[in-house]
Amino acid sequence: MSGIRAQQKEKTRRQLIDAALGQLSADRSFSSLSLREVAKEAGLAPTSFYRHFSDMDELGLTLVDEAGLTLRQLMRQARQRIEKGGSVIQISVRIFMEFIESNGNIFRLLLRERSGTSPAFRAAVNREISYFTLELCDYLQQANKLDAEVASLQANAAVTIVFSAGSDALDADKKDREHLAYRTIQQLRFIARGAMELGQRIEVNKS
Amino acid sequence: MSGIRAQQKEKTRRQLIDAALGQLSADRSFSSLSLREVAKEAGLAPTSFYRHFSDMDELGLTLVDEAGLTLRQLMRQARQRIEKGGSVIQISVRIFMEFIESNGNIFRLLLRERSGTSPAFRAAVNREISYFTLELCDYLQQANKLDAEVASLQANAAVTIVFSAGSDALDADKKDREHLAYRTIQQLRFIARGAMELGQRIEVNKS
DNA sequence: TAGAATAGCGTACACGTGTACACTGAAAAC
DNA sequence: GTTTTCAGTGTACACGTGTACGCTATTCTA
Repeated sequence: MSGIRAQQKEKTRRQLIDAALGQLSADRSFSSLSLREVAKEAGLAPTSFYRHFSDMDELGLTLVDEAGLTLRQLMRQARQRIEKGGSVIQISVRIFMEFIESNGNIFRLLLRERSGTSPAFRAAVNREISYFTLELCDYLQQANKLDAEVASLQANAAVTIVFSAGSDALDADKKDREHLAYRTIQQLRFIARGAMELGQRIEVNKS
Repeated sequence: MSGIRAQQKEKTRRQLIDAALGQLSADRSFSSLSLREVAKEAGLAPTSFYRHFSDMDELGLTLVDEAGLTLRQLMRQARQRIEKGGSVIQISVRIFMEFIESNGNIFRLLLRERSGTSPAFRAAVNREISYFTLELCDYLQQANKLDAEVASLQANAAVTIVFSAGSDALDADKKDREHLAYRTIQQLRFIARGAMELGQRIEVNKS
Protein backbone atom coordinates (compact mmCIF):
# COMPACT_ATOMS: atom_id res chain seq x y z
CA MET A 1 0.00 0.00 0.00
CA SER A 2 2.95 2.34 0.58
CA GLY A 3 3.38 2.71 -3.16
CA ILE A 4 6.79 3.05 -4.64
CA ARG A 5 5.40 6.02 -6.50
CA ALA A 6 3.88 7.93 -3.58
CA GLN A 7 7.09 7.26 -1.71
CA GLN A 8 9.18 8.88 -4.41
CA LYS A 9 6.80 11.82 -4.59
CA GLU A 10 7.05 12.40 -0.88
CA LYS A 11 10.80 12.34 -1.20
CA THR A 12 11.04 15.06 -3.83
CA ARG A 13 8.45 17.06 -1.93
CA ARG A 14 10.84 17.03 0.98
CA GLN A 15 13.62 18.05 -1.37
CA LEU A 16 11.62 21.11 -2.31
CA ILE A 17 10.94 21.99 1.31
CA ASP A 18 14.57 21.49 2.26
CA ALA A 19 15.74 23.46 -0.76
CA ALA A 20 13.57 26.40 0.33
CA LEU A 21 14.72 26.20 3.94
CA GLY A 22 18.29 25.95 2.76
CA GLN A 23 18.06 29.15 0.78
CA LEU A 24 16.72 31.17 3.69
CA SER A 25 19.32 33.28 5.41
CA ALA A 26 19.92 36.65 7.00
CA ASP A 27 19.86 38.31 3.59
CA ARG A 28 17.37 36.09 1.81
CA SER A 29 13.73 36.12 2.80
CA PHE A 30 11.16 33.61 1.65
CA SER A 31 9.31 36.23 -0.35
CA SER A 32 12.49 36.92 -2.31
CA LEU A 33 12.77 33.28 -3.31
CA SER A 34 11.58 32.40 -6.77
CA LEU A 35 9.86 29.22 -7.81
CA ARG A 36 12.63 28.59 -10.31
CA GLU A 37 15.39 28.99 -7.76
CA VAL A 38 13.80 26.55 -5.36
CA ALA A 39 13.14 24.02 -8.10
CA LYS A 40 16.69 24.31 -9.33
CA GLU A 41 18.12 23.87 -5.84
CA ALA A 42 15.98 20.75 -5.44
CA GLY A 43 17.29 19.42 -8.75
CA LEU A 44 13.95 19.75 -10.49
CA ALA A 45 12.73 21.35 -13.67
CA PRO A 46 10.81 24.54 -12.88
CA THR A 47 7.52 23.17 -14.14
CA SER A 48 7.79 20.07 -11.97
CA PHE A 49 7.30 22.29 -8.96
CA TYR A 50 3.58 22.33 -9.71
CA ARG A 51 3.30 18.59 -9.15
CA HIS A 52 3.78 19.32 -5.45
CA PHE A 53 2.62 22.85 -4.71
CA SER A 54 0.26 25.05 -6.68
CA ASP A 55 2.08 28.15 -5.55
CA MET A 56 5.11 29.44 -3.72
CA ASP A 57 2.59 30.54 -1.11
CA GLU A 58 1.55 26.97 -0.53
CA LEU A 59 5.17 25.97 -0.01
CA GLY A 60 5.57 28.91 2.37
CA LEU A 61 2.63 27.90 4.51
CA THR A 62 4.10 24.42 4.70
CA LEU A 63 7.35 25.91 5.93
CA VAL A 64 5.53 27.87 8.61
CA ASP A 65 3.89 24.66 9.77
CA GLU A 66 7.30 23.00 9.94
CA ALA A 67 8.59 25.92 11.96
CA GLY A 68 5.66 25.63 14.33
CA LEU A 69 6.43 21.97 14.78
CA THR A 70 10.02 22.79 15.68
CA LEU A 71 8.77 25.34 18.16
CA ARG A 72 6.54 22.83 19.87
CA GLN A 73 9.32 20.30 20.12
CA LEU A 74 11.25 23.06 21.81
CA MET A 75 8.55 23.46 24.42
CA ARG A 76 8.44 19.78 25.14
CA GLN A 77 12.17 19.85 25.65
CA ALA A 78 11.86 22.83 27.98
CA ARG A 79 9.18 21.18 30.07
CA GLN A 80 11.36 18.14 30.58
CA ARG A 81 14.28 20.20 31.77
CA ILE A 82 12.03 22.24 34.06
CA GLU A 83 10.56 19.14 35.69
CA LYS A 84 14.05 18.15 36.67
CA GLY A 85 14.13 21.31 38.75
CA GLY A 86 15.65 24.74 38.34
CA SER A 87 14.50 28.25 37.62
CA VAL A 88 11.71 28.18 35.08
CA ILE A 89 12.61 31.53 33.63
CA GLN A 90 16.31 30.83 33.31
CA ILE A 91 15.83 27.45 31.67
CA SER A 92 13.22 28.78 29.27
CA VAL A 93 15.36 31.66 28.11
CA ARG A 94 18.42 29.49 27.71
CA ILE A 95 16.50 26.93 25.67
CA PHE A 96 15.04 29.62 23.48
CA MET A 97 18.46 31.11 22.85
CA GLU A 98 19.79 27.69 21.90
CA PHE A 99 16.92 27.40 19.47
CA ILE A 100 17.83 30.71 17.86
CA GLU A 101 21.44 29.64 17.57
CA SER A 102 20.72 26.41 15.74
CA ASN A 103 17.51 27.35 13.93
CA GLY A 104 18.13 30.98 13.08
CA ASN A 105 16.65 30.79 9.63
CA ILE A 106 13.47 29.11 10.77
CA PHE A 107 13.00 31.77 13.41
CA ARG A 108 13.68 34.47 10.83
CA LEU A 109 10.97 32.98 8.66
CA LEU A 110 8.45 33.28 11.47
CA LEU A 111 9.53 36.82 12.36
CA ARG A 112 9.38 38.05 8.79
CA GLU A 113 6.15 36.46 7.73
CA ARG A 114 4.48 37.66 10.91
CA SER A 115 4.66 41.16 9.53
CA GLY A 116 4.64 40.18 5.87
CA THR A 117 2.24 40.98 3.09
CA SER A 118 0.25 37.76 3.04
CA PRO A 119 -2.70 37.62 5.43
CA ALA A 120 -2.59 33.83 5.28
CA PHE A 121 1.05 33.83 6.37
CA ARG A 122 0.44 36.29 9.15
CA ALA A 123 -2.46 34.23 10.42
CA ALA A 124 -0.44 31.01 10.26
CA VAL A 125 2.45 32.46 12.22
CA ASN A 126 0.18 34.03 14.80
CA ARG A 127 -1.55 30.70 15.24
CA GLU A 128 1.76 29.00 16.02
CA ILE A 129 2.70 31.70 18.48
CA SER A 130 -0.67 31.51 20.17
CA TYR A 131 -0.15 27.78 20.78
CA PHE A 132 3.09 28.70 22.41
CA THR A 133 1.46 31.37 24.53
CA LEU A 134 -1.45 29.18 25.51
CA GLU A 135 0.80 26.47 26.86
CA LEU A 136 2.70 28.97 28.93
CA CYS A 137 -0.58 30.42 30.15
CA ASP A 138 -1.78 27.02 31.34
CA TYR A 139 1.48 26.44 33.11
CA LEU A 140 1.38 29.79 34.90
CA GLN A 141 -2.21 29.32 35.94
CA GLN A 142 -1.44 25.91 37.39
CA ALA A 143 2.01 26.43 38.88
CA ASN A 144 1.50 29.93 40.26
CA LYS A 145 -2.24 29.64 40.95
CA LEU A 146 -2.92 32.76 38.99
CA ASP A 147 -6.24 34.12 37.82
CA ALA A 148 -6.90 33.07 34.21
CA GLU A 149 -6.87 36.62 32.89
CA VAL A 150 -3.72 37.55 34.74
CA ALA A 151 -1.97 34.42 33.55
CA SER A 152 -2.98 35.20 30.00
CA LEU A 153 -1.62 38.72 30.24
CA GLN A 154 1.61 37.51 31.73
CA ALA A 155 2.07 34.72 29.19
CA ASN A 156 1.44 37.07 26.32
CA ALA A 157 3.90 39.64 27.63
CA ALA A 158 6.53 37.01 28.33
CA VAL A 159 6.32 35.50 24.86
CA THR A 160 6.51 38.96 23.33
CA ILE A 161 9.64 39.77 25.31
CA VAL A 162 11.30 36.47 24.51
CA PHE A 163 10.54 36.66 20.79
CA SER A 164 11.83 40.19 20.65
CA ALA A 165 15.03 39.12 22.38
CA GLY A 166 15.30 36.29 19.89
CA SER A 167 15.01 38.79 17.10
CA ASP A 168 17.82 40.85 18.59
CA ALA A 169 19.90 37.74 19.10
CA LEU A 170 19.87 37.04 15.37
CA ASP A 171 22.14 40.00 14.76
CA ALA A 172 24.24 39.58 17.88
CA ASP A 173 27.53 37.84 18.53
CA LYS A 174 28.10 35.39 21.34
CA LYS A 175 29.04 38.07 23.85
CA ASP A 176 25.96 40.16 23.12
CA ARG A 177 23.77 37.10 23.37
CA GLU A 178 24.76 36.44 26.94
CA HIS A 179 23.97 40.00 27.84
CA LEU A 180 20.70 39.67 25.95
CA ALA A 181 19.79 36.54 27.87
CA TYR A 182 20.50 38.26 31.17
CA ARG A 183 18.39 41.24 30.19
CA THR A 184 15.52 39.01 29.14
CA ILE A 185 15.62 37.05 32.39
CA GLN A 186 15.41 40.25 34.42
CA GLN A 187 12.52 41.52 32.35
CA LEU A 188 10.61 38.27 32.71
CA ARG A 189 11.10 38.55 36.45
CA PHE A 190 9.67 42.05 36.41
CA ILE A 191 6.61 40.77 34.62
CA ALA A 192 6.19 37.77 36.88
CA ARG A 193 6.50 39.86 40.01
CA GLY A 194 4.14 42.52 38.69
CA ALA A 195 1.59 39.91 37.73
CA MET A 196 1.73 38.39 41.21
CA GLU A 197 1.30 41.70 43.00
CA LEU A 198 -1.28 43.28 40.76
CA GLY A 199 -3.06 39.99 40.09
CA GLN A 200 -4.06 39.79 43.71
CA ARG A 201 -5.34 43.31 43.63
CA ILE A 202 -7.43 42.58 40.56
CA GLU A 203 -8.90 39.60 42.36
CA VAL A 204 -9.81 41.77 45.31
CA ASN A 205 -11.42 44.37 43.11
CA LYS A 206 -13.50 41.69 41.42
CA SER A 207 -15.03 40.35 44.62
CA MET B 1 20.25 81.72 -3.39
CA SER B 2 17.31 79.33 -2.98
CA GLY B 3 17.65 78.50 -6.67
CA ILE B 4 14.59 77.89 -8.74
CA ARG B 5 16.30 74.75 -9.87
CA ALA B 6 17.19 73.26 -6.49
CA GLN B 7 13.68 74.10 -5.41
CA GLN B 8 12.15 72.11 -8.24
CA LYS B 9 14.49 69.25 -7.57
CA GLU B 10 13.49 69.11 -3.94
CA LYS B 11 9.88 69.07 -5.01
CA THR B 12 10.16 66.05 -7.26
CA ARG B 13 12.30 64.35 -4.65
CA ARG B 14 9.38 64.71 -2.31
CA GLN B 15 7.11 63.34 -5.00
CA LEU B 16 9.24 60.21 -5.13
CA ILE B 17 9.17 59.83 -1.37
CA ASP B 18 5.43 60.36 -1.23
CA ALA B 19 4.88 58.02 -4.15
CA ALA B 20 6.76 55.30 -2.30
CA LEU B 21 4.92 55.94 0.96
CA GLY B 22 1.64 55.99 -0.93
CA GLN B 23 2.23 52.57 -2.40
CA LEU B 24 2.94 50.96 0.95
CA SER B 25 0.02 49.07 2.38
CA ALA B 26 -0.93 45.92 4.23
CA ASP B 27 -0.21 43.85 1.16
CA ARG B 28 2.62 45.82 -0.36
CA SER B 29 5.98 45.97 1.35
CA PHE B 30 8.76 48.35 0.43
CA SER B 31 10.95 45.53 -0.81
CA SER B 32 8.24 44.54 -3.27
CA LEU B 33 8.18 48.03 -4.77
CA SER B 34 10.08 48.47 -8.00
CA LEU B 35 12.00 51.51 -9.06
CA ARG B 36 9.80 51.78 -12.15
CA GLU B 37 6.58 51.67 -10.18
CA VAL B 38 7.68 54.41 -7.83
CA ALA B 39 8.92 56.59 -10.68
CA LYS B 40 5.67 56.08 -12.56
CA GLU B 41 3.56 56.94 -9.51
CA ALA B 42 5.61 60.11 -9.09
CA GLY B 43 5.01 61.00 -12.71
CA LEU B 44 8.62 60.51 -13.71
CA ALA B 45 10.45 58.51 -16.33
CA PRO B 46 12.15 55.48 -14.79
CA THR B 47 15.64 56.75 -15.51
CA SER B 48 14.95 60.09 -13.86
CA PHE B 49 14.81 58.30 -10.55
CA TYR B 50 18.60 58.21 -10.53
CA ARG B 51 18.79 62.00 -10.40
CA HIS B 52 17.54 61.74 -6.81
CA PHE B 53 18.53 58.36 -5.41
CA SER B 54 21.21 55.97 -6.57
CA ASP B 55 19.18 53.00 -5.45
CA MET B 56 15.85 51.90 -4.10
CA ASP B 57 17.77 51.19 -0.90
CA GLU B 58 18.70 54.83 -0.60
CA LEU B 59 15.06 55.81 -0.95
CA GLY B 60 14.15 53.20 1.64
CA LEU B 61 16.60 54.53 4.19
CA THR B 62 15.16 57.99 3.63
CA LEU B 63 11.72 56.60 4.35
CA VAL B 64 12.95 55.04 7.59
CA ASP B 65 14.34 58.41 8.62
CA GLU B 66 11.00 60.01 7.88
CA ALA B 67 9.30 57.35 9.96
CA GLY B 68 11.68 58.01 12.82
CA LEU B 69 10.87 61.69 12.61
CA THR B 70 7.17 60.94 12.86
CA LEU B 71 7.86 58.74 15.86
CA ARG B 72 9.74 61.49 17.65
CA GLN B 73 6.98 64.00 16.98
CA LEU B 74 4.71 61.46 18.58
CA MET B 75 6.82 61.42 21.71
CA ARG B 76 6.84 65.18 21.96
CA GLN B 77 3.08 65.15 21.70
CA ALA B 78 2.85 62.50 24.41
CA ARG B 79 5.09 64.44 26.76
CA GLN B 80 2.89 67.49 26.42
CA ARG B 81 -0.25 65.57 27.26
CA ILE B 82 1.47 63.89 30.20
CA GLU B 83 2.61 67.17 31.66
CA LYS B 84 -1.00 68.26 31.80
CA GLY B 85 -1.52 65.38 34.20
CA GLY B 86 -2.99 61.92 33.97
CA SER B 87 -1.77 58.35 33.91
CA VAL B 88 1.50 58.14 32.02
CA ILE B 89 0.84 54.60 30.86
CA GLN B 90 -2.69 55.20 29.71
CA ILE B 91 -1.85 58.33 27.78
CA SER B 92 1.18 56.76 26.14
CA VAL B 93 -0.72 53.71 24.97
CA ARG B 94 -3.59 55.77 23.67
CA ILE B 95 -1.28 58.06 21.75
CA PHE B 96 0.56 55.14 20.28
CA MET B 97 -2.67 53.54 19.16
CA GLU B 98 -3.72 56.77 17.52
CA PHE B 99 -0.40 56.77 15.72
CA ILE B 100 -1.01 53.27 14.40
CA GLU B 101 -4.46 54.25 13.24
CA SER B 102 -3.34 57.21 11.19
CA ASN B 103 0.15 56.09 10.21
CA GLY B 104 -0.34 52.38 9.75
CA ASN B 105 1.81 52.13 6.68
CA ILE B 106 4.73 53.98 8.20
CA PHE B 107 4.61 51.71 11.21
CA ARG B 108 4.43 48.68 8.92
CA LEU B 109 7.55 49.90 7.19
CA LEU B 110 9.44 50.01 10.47
CA LEU B 111 8.18 46.61 11.57
CA ARG B 112 9.03 44.93 8.31
CA GLU B 113 12.42 46.40 7.72
CA ARG B 114 13.39 45.66 11.30
CA SER B 115 13.45 41.99 10.37
CA GLY B 116 14.23 42.50 6.69
CA THR B 117 17.12 41.36 4.59
CA SER B 118 19.12 44.59 4.52
CA PRO B 119 21.53 45.08 7.44
CA ALA B 120 21.50 48.83 6.77
CA PHE B 121 17.72 48.91 7.09
CA ARG B 122 17.72 46.83 10.23
CA ALA B 123 20.33 49.08 11.79
CA ALA B 124 18.42 52.23 10.81
CA VAL B 125 15.17 51.00 12.31
CA ASN B 126 16.85 49.82 15.49
CA ARG B 127 18.48 53.20 15.84
CA GLU B 128 15.12 54.95 15.68
CA ILE B 129 13.66 52.57 18.22
CA SER B 130 16.61 53.03 20.53
CA TYR B 131 16.03 56.81 20.53
CA PHE B 132 12.50 56.06 21.54
CA THR B 133 13.63 53.71 24.29
CA LEU B 134 16.31 56.06 25.57
CA GLU B 135 13.87 58.90 26.04
CA LEU B 136 11.55 56.65 27.99
CA CYS B 137 14.49 55.44 30.04
CA ASP B 138 15.47 58.99 30.99
CA TYR B 139 11.92 59.75 31.96
CA LEU B 140 11.61 56.66 34.15
CA GLN B 141 14.91 57.33 35.84
CA GLN B 142 13.90 60.87 36.64
CA ALA B 143 10.22 60.51 37.46
CA ASN B 144 10.40 57.23 39.36
CA LYS B 145 13.91 57.66 40.75
CA LEU B 146 14.93 54.32 39.39
CA ASP B 147 18.38 52.86 39.14
CA ALA B 148 19.82 53.43 35.65
CA GLU B 149 20.00 49.75 34.83
CA VAL B 150 16.52 49.00 36.09
CA ALA B 151 15.11 51.94 34.18
CA SER B 152 16.81 50.71 31.04
CA LEU B 153 15.38 47.23 31.45
CA GLN B 154 11.93 48.57 32.08
CA ALA B 155 12.05 51.00 29.15
CA ASN B 156 13.20 48.30 26.80
CA ALA B 157 10.51 45.90 27.91
CA ALA B 158 7.82 48.55 27.70
CA VAL B 159 8.76 49.60 24.19
CA THR B 160 8.83 45.97 23.11
CA ILE B 161 5.36 45.38 24.49
CA VAL B 162 3.95 48.52 22.95
CA PHE B 163 5.43 47.87 19.53
CA SER B 164 4.16 44.33 19.58
CA ALA B 165 0.70 45.58 20.46
CA GLY B 166 0.98 48.05 17.62
CA SER B 167 1.80 45.21 15.30
CA ASP B 168 -1.29 43.32 16.44
CA ALA B 169 -3.38 46.45 16.09
CA LEU B 170 -2.59 46.66 12.39
CA ASP B 171 -4.74 43.62 11.72
CA ALA B 172 -7.42 44.41 14.26
CA ASP B 173 -10.74 46.17 13.99
CA LYS B 174 -11.86 48.97 16.28
CA LYS B 175 -13.33 46.63 18.86
CA ASP B 176 -10.20 44.50 19.05
CA ARG B 177 -8.04 47.58 19.37
CA GLU B 178 -9.74 48.71 22.53
CA HIS B 179 -9.19 45.31 24.01
CA LEU B 180 -5.60 45.42 22.82
CA ALA B 181 -5.07 48.79 24.47
CA TYR B 182 -6.48 47.50 27.73
CA ARG B 183 -4.25 44.44 27.62
CA THR B 184 -1.19 46.56 26.90
CA ILE B 185 -1.92 48.91 29.77
CA GLN B 186 -2.17 46.02 32.20
CA GLN B 187 1.05 44.52 30.95
CA LEU B 188 2.89 47.82 31.27
CA ARG B 189 1.64 48.03 34.83
CA PHE B 190 3.00 44.58 35.55
CA ILE B 191 6.37 45.65 34.26
CA ALA B 192 6.38 48.93 36.15
CA ARG B 193 5.39 47.26 39.39
CA GLY B 194 7.93 44.49 38.96
CA ALA B 195 10.66 46.99 38.20
CA MET B 196 9.83 48.95 41.35
CA GLU B 197 9.83 45.92 43.61
CA LEU B 198 12.80 44.11 42.18
CA GLY B 199 14.70 47.29 41.46
CA GLN B 200 14.94 48.02 45.17
CA ARG B 201 16.19 44.54 45.85
CA ILE B 202 18.87 44.91 43.20
CA GLU B 203 19.96 48.13 44.85
CA VAL B 204 20.20 46.39 48.20
CA ASN B 205 22.23 43.54 46.74
CA LYS B 206 24.61 45.98 45.21
CA SER B 207 25.44 47.75 48.42
C1' DT C 1 25.24 87.18 -23.29
C1' DA C 2 27.98 82.76 -24.18
C1' DG C 3 28.94 78.45 -22.08
C1' DA C 4 28.55 74.97 -18.54
C1' DA C 5 25.61 72.21 -15.67
C1' DT C 6 21.82 69.31 -14.99
C1' DA C 7 16.72 67.56 -14.36
C1' DG C 8 14.10 64.84 -17.08
C1' DC C 9 12.97 61.91 -21.35
C1' DG C 10 12.98 57.96 -24.65
C1' DT C 11 15.10 54.07 -26.58
C1' DA C 12 17.27 49.83 -26.09
C1' DC C 13 19.09 45.70 -24.04
C1' DA C 14 19.88 41.56 -21.35
C1' DC C 15 17.92 39.03 -17.81
C1' DG C 16 14.82 36.50 -14.58
C1' DT C 17 10.19 35.60 -13.84
C1' DG C 18 5.62 32.48 -13.83
C1' DT C 19 3.40 29.22 -16.38
C1' DA C 20 0.96 27.00 -20.64
C1' DC C 21 1.62 23.05 -23.49
C1' DA C 22 2.99 18.73 -25.48
C1' DC C 23 5.77 14.96 -24.42
C1' DT C 24 8.09 10.62 -22.09
C1' DG C 25 8.73 6.68 -19.30
C1' DA C 26 7.67 4.14 -15.40
C1' DA C 27 4.37 2.64 -11.88
C1' DA C 28 -0.55 1.40 -10.99
C1' DA C 29 -4.97 -0.50 -12.15
C1' DC C 30 -7.63 -3.59 -14.47
C1' DG D 1 -0.83 -8.08 -20.71
C1' DT D 2 -3.04 -3.82 -21.79
C1' DT D 3 -4.47 0.49 -20.53
C1' DT D 4 -4.44 4.41 -17.53
C1' DT D 5 -2.24 7.53 -14.43
C1' DC D 6 1.12 10.80 -13.40
C1' DA D 7 5.97 12.66 -11.77
C1' DG D 8 9.20 14.87 -14.30
C1' DT D 9 11.15 17.21 -18.81
C1' DG D 10 11.99 20.81 -22.37
C1' DT D 11 10.39 24.45 -25.18
C1' DA D 12 8.25 28.67 -25.63
C1' DC D 13 6.10 32.99 -24.56
C1' DA D 14 4.84 37.44 -22.67
C1' DC D 15 6.05 40.40 -19.14
C1' DG D 16 8.45 43.35 -15.69
C1' DT D 17 12.83 44.42 -14.11
C1' DG D 18 17.34 47.60 -13.59
C1' DT D 19 20.09 50.56 -16.04
C1' DA D 20 23.42 52.30 -19.92
C1' DC D 21 23.38 55.89 -23.31
C1' DG D 22 22.37 59.92 -25.93
C1' DC D 23 19.35 63.80 -26.27
C1' DT D 24 16.65 68.23 -25.00
C1' DA D 25 15.41 72.24 -22.58
C1' DT D 26 16.05 75.12 -18.88
C1' DT D 27 18.60 77.23 -15.20
C1' DC D 28 22.98 78.71 -13.34
C1' DT D 29 27.54 80.79 -13.75
C1' DA D 30 31.00 83.84 -15.31
